[in-house]
Amino acid sequence: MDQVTIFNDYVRRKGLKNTSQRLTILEAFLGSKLHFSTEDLYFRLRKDHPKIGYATVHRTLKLFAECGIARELDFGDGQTRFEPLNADQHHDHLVCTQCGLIIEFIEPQIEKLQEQVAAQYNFKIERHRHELYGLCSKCAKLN
Amino acid sequence: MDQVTIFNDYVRRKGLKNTSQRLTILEAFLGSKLHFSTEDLYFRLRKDHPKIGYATVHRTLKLFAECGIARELDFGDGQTRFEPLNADQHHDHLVCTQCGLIIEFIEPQIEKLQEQVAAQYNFKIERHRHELYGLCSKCAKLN
DNA sequence: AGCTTTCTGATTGTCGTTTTCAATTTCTCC
DNA sequence: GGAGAAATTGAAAACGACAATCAGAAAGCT
Repeated sequence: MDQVTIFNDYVRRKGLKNTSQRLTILEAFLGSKLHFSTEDLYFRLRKDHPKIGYATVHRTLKLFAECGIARELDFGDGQTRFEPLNADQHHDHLVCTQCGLIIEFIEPQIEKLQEQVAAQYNFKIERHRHELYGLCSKCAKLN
Repeated sequence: MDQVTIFNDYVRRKGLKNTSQRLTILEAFLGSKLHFSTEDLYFRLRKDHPKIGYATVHRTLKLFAECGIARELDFGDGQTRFEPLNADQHHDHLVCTQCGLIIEFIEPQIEKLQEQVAAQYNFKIERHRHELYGLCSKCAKLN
């Protein structure tokens, strides 16, 4: 099931409405580079859709996160970022503290070990956050 | 080398000054339960030291983090928390999204796998964040 | 179409954090 | 022991991202 369908189902199920703004934002969102902030998307939309307000972009992105087609990311820089979420395997992030580069990584063994840790404490994992901060290869060379 | 020494060395090296406030805050910090916010510590200090301001507590905690005797924690609830950091083995956290319980866990294998992931990308890890959010055993039962 | 409900967008409010700045304290060097 | 330079303090104000507000607009059921 693709992301548009998921969103439409969610809207219907919750008794929400389909608006042109939501459609516009959804398209921009899906065609988006990863890891953008509300502000990023707002300014990008502004070119072609100057009437769409910041609050609407913000609320719509929250809606995407709610229905599961977006993930909220917090890299500790005071800005919430979003990324489109598909059914692919779960990934986490490497974040370069110098140039801001973000690399995605997949490591199923870590996921498995997490489960084991949680089981030790009878803890039921809902979600997790795993980020490695440091220098990417380029920035490491320059130092 | 203990935390007081580390702090004193840092102060000397940076040309900072030793003030009674910093000493007071350092003592309270070291004798503190884990995972407290600036506000927590500020109100605790207030009883015996009503003259110490919020800004000073805040700046001093940042200073502790800078010199390595504290770690800043962000569990995504809008409050920065701090914990004393000693030379013990590195730990990460399980966070109950219902009751707020925080459990520390140590898993050297995860740490090792992280290193391997970073190596794949020629990435130099400075620090990382790894948190598992969900329900603790108590809250899981109640649901 | 009519009517109810939701949505929009400009603005304002919120809240933790950070900065400001004048007064105070520390610490080095006579 | 001070005198002077530099750092620190604390109250208050500024900041910034996010969230709430509200009147007017739009959606969509009947």
